[in-house]
Amino acid sequence: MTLTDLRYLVALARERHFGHAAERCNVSQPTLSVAIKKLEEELAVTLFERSAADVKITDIGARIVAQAEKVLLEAGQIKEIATAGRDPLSGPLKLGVIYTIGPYLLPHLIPRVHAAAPSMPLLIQENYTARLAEALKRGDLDVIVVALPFEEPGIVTQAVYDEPFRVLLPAGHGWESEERIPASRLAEAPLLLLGAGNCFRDQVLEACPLCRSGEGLQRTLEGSSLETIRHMVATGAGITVLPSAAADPLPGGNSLLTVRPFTTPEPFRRVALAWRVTYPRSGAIDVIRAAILDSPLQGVKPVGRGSPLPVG
Amino acid sequence: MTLTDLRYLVALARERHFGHAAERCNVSQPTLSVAIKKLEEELAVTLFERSAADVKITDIGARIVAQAEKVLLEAGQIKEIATAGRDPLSGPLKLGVIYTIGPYLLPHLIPRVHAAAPSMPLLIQENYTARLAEALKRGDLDVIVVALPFEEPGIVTQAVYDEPFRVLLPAGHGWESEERIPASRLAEAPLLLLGAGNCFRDQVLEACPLCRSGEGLQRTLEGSSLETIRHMVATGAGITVLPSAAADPLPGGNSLLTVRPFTTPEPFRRVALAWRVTYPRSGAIDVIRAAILDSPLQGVKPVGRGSPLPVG
DNA sequence: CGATGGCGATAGGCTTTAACTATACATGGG
DNA sequence: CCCATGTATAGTTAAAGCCTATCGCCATCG
Repeated sequence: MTLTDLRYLVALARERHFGHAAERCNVSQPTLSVAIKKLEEELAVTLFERSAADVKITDIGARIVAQAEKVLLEAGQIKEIATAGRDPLSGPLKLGVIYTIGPYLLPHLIPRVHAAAPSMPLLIQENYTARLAEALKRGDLDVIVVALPFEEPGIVTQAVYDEPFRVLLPAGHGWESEERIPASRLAEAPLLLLGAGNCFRDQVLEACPLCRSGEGLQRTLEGSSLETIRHMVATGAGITVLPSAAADPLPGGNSLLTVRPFTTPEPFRRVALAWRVTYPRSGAIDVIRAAILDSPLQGVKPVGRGSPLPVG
Repeated sequence: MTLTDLRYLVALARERHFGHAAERCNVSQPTLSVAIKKLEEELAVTLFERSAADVKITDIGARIVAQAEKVLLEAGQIKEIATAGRDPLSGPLKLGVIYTIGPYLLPHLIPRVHAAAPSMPLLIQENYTARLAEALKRGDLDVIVVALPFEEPGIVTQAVYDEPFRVLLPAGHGWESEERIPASRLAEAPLLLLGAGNCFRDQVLEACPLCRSGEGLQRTLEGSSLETIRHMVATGAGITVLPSAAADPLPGGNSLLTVRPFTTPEPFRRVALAWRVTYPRSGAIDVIRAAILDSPLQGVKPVGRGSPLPVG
């Protein structure tokens, strides 16, 4: 029993004439004749009473035809679903973002994605890089926004932008007079850091080798966030380093904080999109990338696909 | 897209492993692999993300699998329906009976058929032979009970029983003294007859050539029934001829009527079943025949299939 | 009553396809 | 860097699906 057989069956039930039904199915009369006969043998029931005068459907045949119509209808739905789902911009996209990007990117990203792809709702998760990577590989996420380097088997990445780091000082801090701060001086101050698991923490420590070797005055705030640290800096608990998108918007009406760039070469992070090589909705990823680049993230510099990652 | 493809699809969605899914479908891994690939091409969507690690279903794939399961379920119903309907004794049987048999046969027939085939309800229509024949050919009826001769293209008949005719006299009628009445004498009395269309009327006239030639005193009662005529005989309006099944049960407590057989050769009618040659539920017909023969119809003689129809 | 025409069944042959085995290729892990 | 695992591809064979041609049945009509 095939779907073709069922199509022949309902055609014959409608036409009550082998020739006409065959024509409607674009096959020859013997084809339809044989198919119906085989179907009757397979089901071991007589579906039609044939006579010279006309073709009558049996009671059991009528019931089976009704069911066959249901099957064909449902089968047709498959094509419908496929057609509707063919658009990569249709259907929800599961997006992961690291904690140190989410709060600054998402408010801009979400409306832009919605404008570009109205039928692609975003299901967003913020988490550590490692957790996002797991979820991505499991299939719980489709695309993630992380900082490079990010290497995982089966995962491809695409750099989107470089984001310089800034020094955040409490107002009135001694370094306020400096136009730019050398990264090496971070070891001199009480540096407030995010907890382990945040890649941004590692990148800050990488920018300041002395801090990393434990010679600095840094203090780790487990389970905290950049926003919390910012408030702590404002109260004079220490200084910190923020990515530009988090730091640059600040001084606006906030007289308790001062932002200073680093001296060149500025430490920075390269932010990238990552997805499974096998992920089929590349169009959706393009939309995400475009929306990120369209977002007003202060201080960031777009990165072409070919740009090499300079030594951090 | 075939039902087989959908089975492969569902199996793969369950197993998330081409090899295992193929095994479950009793086919080789390449077979399933190719089938899925073709399905994806046909639908122009990616249903699964394949990687060395594992097989992940896409969102659109999951929706299509759900629909495919629905299709397979409905398709399975077809086999169920066929299996359930394979029994010829299952499902209603549309039975037609001529007016001059119905009232005497049906009260016996119905319970017997119900006992023999509880899941074969009878849908009964009483009518003239011509109307029954039409309905039978149209397919509105499946089997009819008529009197022979009955010849229609595409229709086969099977004699069931012979039923002799009786003379019905009002009590006190002069012929009461006679043991048996010769058919020729019917022309001497006011003979009450059914209207045209009733085959029984014709058969009575055939038994009495003088009546037929219009030399008798017969009176036709259009739109009437044997029961009505019987009451009229009781009131002394005339005499009539009844089939034995209608006549023989009468004298019991009815002192107003007298029944007399004819002299040999007794006029009689041969009652038969008729159905379309193409009608597939021969088992149902056998049940009807058996139930008729089991019914206590007074005076009737069962007829073997081979019995020739004697000249009426 | 035999000829005719419509219609479904059957036969024979061709093309497509669905299946198998064997093997190549890709990937993550030791 | 090679191996184990798992999927894709190639090549072959058997079956299926379809077509054309034709048969056989029945009903109608001259």
